[in-house]
Amino acid sequence: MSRGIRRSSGPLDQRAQAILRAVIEEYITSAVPVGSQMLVERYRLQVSSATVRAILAELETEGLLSHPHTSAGRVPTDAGYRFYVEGLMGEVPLSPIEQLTIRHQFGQVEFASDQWFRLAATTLAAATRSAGIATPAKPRAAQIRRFELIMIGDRMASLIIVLNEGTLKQTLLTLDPATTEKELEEAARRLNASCAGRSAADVAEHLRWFDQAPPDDAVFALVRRAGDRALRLLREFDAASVEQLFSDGLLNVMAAPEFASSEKLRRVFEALENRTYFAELFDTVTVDGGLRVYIGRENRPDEMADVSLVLGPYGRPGSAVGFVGVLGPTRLRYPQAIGTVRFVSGLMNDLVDHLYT
Amino acid sequence: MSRGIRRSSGPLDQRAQAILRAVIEEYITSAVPVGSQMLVERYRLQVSSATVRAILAELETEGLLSHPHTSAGRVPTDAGYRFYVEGLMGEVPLSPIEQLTIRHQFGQVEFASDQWFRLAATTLAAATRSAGIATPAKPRAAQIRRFELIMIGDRMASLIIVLNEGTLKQTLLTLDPATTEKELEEAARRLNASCAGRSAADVAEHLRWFDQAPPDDAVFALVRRAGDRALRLLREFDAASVEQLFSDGLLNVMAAPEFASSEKLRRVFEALENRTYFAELFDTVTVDGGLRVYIGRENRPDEMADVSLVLGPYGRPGSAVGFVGVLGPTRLRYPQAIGTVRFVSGLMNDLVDHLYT
DNA sequence: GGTTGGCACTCTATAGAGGAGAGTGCTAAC
DNA sequence: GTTAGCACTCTCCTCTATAGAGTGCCAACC
Repeated sequence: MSRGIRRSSGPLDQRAQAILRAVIEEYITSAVPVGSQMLVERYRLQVSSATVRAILAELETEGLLSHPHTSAGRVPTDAGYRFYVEGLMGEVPLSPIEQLTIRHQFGQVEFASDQWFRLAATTLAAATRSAGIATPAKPRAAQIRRFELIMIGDRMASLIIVLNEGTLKQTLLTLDPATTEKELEEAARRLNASCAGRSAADVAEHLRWFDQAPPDDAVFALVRRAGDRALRLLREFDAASVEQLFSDGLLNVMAAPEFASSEKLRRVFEALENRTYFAELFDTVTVDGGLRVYIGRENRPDEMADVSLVLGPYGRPGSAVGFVGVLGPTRLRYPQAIGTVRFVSGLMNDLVDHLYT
Repeated sequence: MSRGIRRSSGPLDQRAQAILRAVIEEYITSAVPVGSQMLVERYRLQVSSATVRAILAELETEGLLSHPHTSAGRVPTDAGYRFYVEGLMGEVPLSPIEQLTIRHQFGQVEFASDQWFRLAATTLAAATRSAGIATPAKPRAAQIRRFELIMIGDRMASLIIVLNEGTLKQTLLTLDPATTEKELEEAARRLNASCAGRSAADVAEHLRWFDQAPPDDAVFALVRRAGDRALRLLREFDAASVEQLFSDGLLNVMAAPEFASSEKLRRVFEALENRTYFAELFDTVTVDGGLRVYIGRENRPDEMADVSLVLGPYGRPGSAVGFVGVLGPTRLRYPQAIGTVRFVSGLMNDLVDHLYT
């Protein structure tokens, strides 16, 4: 018995796959370990429960199902869900009605790209009854379109940096009391002359020039300070995308029976509040990469052992990229979740595209 | 027995107050109902437990304490906490070291006012080990300082509205393909000429003028569209402050034993996610109003029956006002929470002030 | 009159026992 | 390869008993 390779380690036959699928889908809806008898009855299998039990045992040795305890039914393992997601399930596209609803919601929001991602998270949460998450699009090597310096009160100016995708960054600058509006304008003109159209890195290079300028020229001093400030802002901006990770619908996740113990629940929140993992994921996002699914322990942080993540990228290759997604228990309704994320990330793509053409 | 006014409905004597205070502080730290014996031992009261029991019974008839069940110790009621907050406790100012730490953190953040409130929430959460919450300052009747129209790509412009406190709003505008940069500039000039320095409401009035303009003038059309968009944006902005309510450190609240049942926990999250109550509170905030404390059921929404709120306003009378605060179990460490909120809201005040002078 | 010790009473929390139920794994027969 | 039968295991629920904490009341005391 112990000699030779176990027969069952070969590919699963049709019937085994069908039963695996049944177990997973049953468990996804009921959250209760699935027994052989229930399968036979509910899925009208043409075999006896004993046969099903044999197959279940086989699926268990494959590592696709597990057993909370001897006398309990089967529960899918992460590997089981993985198998399901990759081969067994049929992706369920978002229903036309829901598509319309979502499009409508997006139509209502102002044409200011920095709010879209929030709406995406909210939308995903509502449509999948899980948590929705989204990041703003992180500009890869943002190009600077233009600087603006606007006087605010006597000793304060607003420095605005317009980036090429139409987003902008702003900061405040305290001024020398003597500064005139004319000087501000001149400073902006010079900044623009030497920096507009360049990437942040390039700008850093160019701003060095100003270090050699005559130190007693008020405008030069202003340009230097503004340039410095702009650089710091851009660097901060670069790091900030994941910081802004927005999530909605966590209540949906809280309601799941597997999180009835507030201890497990807490771990999920910890995972969300500690952004390092998402930052990691973020770094690997590419627009062409397509959807990605992370199931349970496939998420490296321990806190996320009980949740799954469906992430879809959006943005434009080479410029700005972000992701939207769904977070739920590993017992997630993958077909719907994947269909919904696909739709919303596509929608976000269209919106970003629209911005560039 | 039933005739006459109960003696105990008079003001509490010194000793009763001391005992009430002891019960509350004991309960705040231990989260366990407090018995007479423990009080005598722990607080070295010079009376017997029987006497204490008599006083406890009295405090209970006053409605300041309650009794989970016959053979349990006493627990403060909302009214008890209220009494404590208003008369018994000594407010604990934030320690100099913590003050320094917080000032330092605020020093590190860029001088862009739209991020301060987040930092305030994070800071409050860390300092009080509860949840910190904060809203951005809602501009009351924001005045428009200036419009900017900046070309982005071929058929897109960024419309920027600079408000008087140095914040700005931005939206995108699709353009007629034929639009030139010159026309944009001209449109901005006209908008500024007629609207700069006015409040949003005034602007609405003034924009009507453009309705009567010659319909075939491209610049006029542009001005009209931009004006329309600006108005919608300002209106949205007006409503958005509470929407942006930011909270941090919810994990601290989750850890409290009273929220071990995930059902209670859920209600807190519901309260936070449903922003209507905060919107209500927001509407009553005034800068001069000082700190406010809402204890348990004093919060009208049922979901918040088990939590307390300490809110401090910040901003400038007549222009922009927001609040920062702490949310925790009713069993909150009020002296520290109040001290910390007072400090942070003061700090925010200084920052805003700095912006205006 | 306020204070105290004593005491009966109440209620919770905990542990253990017993029984029902669900589901398995194995085996022998088909 | 499939099936019926059956012993076995483990959870979950309920019931009971017990220990312990704390109260409320009363009669005695200062």
